[in-house]
Amino acid sequence: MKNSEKSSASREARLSEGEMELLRLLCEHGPSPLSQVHRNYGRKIGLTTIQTRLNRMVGKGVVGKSSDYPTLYSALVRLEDASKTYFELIRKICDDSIVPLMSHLTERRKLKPEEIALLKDVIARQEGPGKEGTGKKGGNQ
Amino acid sequence: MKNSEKSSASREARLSEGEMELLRLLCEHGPSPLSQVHRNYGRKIGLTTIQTRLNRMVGKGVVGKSSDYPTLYSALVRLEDASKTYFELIRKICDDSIVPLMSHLTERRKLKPEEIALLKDVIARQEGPGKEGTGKKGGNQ
DNA sequence: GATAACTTACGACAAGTGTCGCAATGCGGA
DNA sequence: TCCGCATTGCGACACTTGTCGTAAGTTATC
Repeated sequence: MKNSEKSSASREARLSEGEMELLRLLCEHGPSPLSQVHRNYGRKIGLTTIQTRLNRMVGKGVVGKSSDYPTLYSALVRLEDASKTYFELIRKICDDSIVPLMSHLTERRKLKPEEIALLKDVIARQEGPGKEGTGKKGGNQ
Repeated sequence: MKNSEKSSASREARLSEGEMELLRLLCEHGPSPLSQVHRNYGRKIGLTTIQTRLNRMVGKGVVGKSSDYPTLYSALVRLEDASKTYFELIRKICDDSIVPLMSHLTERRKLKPEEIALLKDVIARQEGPGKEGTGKKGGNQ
């Protein structure tokens, strides 16, 4: 078999954009029946479209489905982990410089306190190796 | 015609990962004949594969081809602009929080001075609206 | 002018995704 | 029990992308 066993864990194959959307929904709302995922989905789209995507994700091992009657679909990987492949892609596209990306993401936008805090923490960690900011990397203040 | 006229400018359609790679090559080395793009390409790949990608990009209006004999392909959009669609994608995936992305991109990595500078500038601009750091926004490379 | 070598054009094929339609199944209420 | 609506399972179809093979075209050379 060519690549059937990749249906166990999550492998590091990148999920498509649409799949990421569904994964997010599943992560946010917890295990949900198809109808709910469909309802939670922003844009207008066919129920079977969602279903097909979800089932393909089950095949990839990133989503699980219960055996209850209104089947419950649930995320098997964290959104964060699934995002990593995209972060890597970005890293490649940016040629390892966060400048263009950061510029884009922080322009015309008010950052949340915890985002500013993270930025400061990153700087502290980068400038003073050994005496890093809060020691922890995100939730300070 | 459904969407043929998108071959004029660049539209904001996202280029594929492989196309981004070629665009980068074209941006870095300037107008180049197919053979050179092929040579500059990192991995081993068929010449016609590059050609096909390039021609598809011409169709999308992001790459131009000269009428010289060894045709010269050239980037018609800046790598930076083409990257924006990916930045937006990331923004969506991160649900508008730069935390996970930043954490991922700065972990286990020594940032370059200009990256640190940018970070500081961002903080300054965010905390003191009106008296922003260098005034410039980090002219990417 | 005939050739070999380099270039380009075309078309093919497979995999992955987005999008559904339709038929089969399951369940609660009349 | 039977019906109708909710749920599911399957398969279809179009598009995009990655990857080539092969044929046709262009040039410099003998």
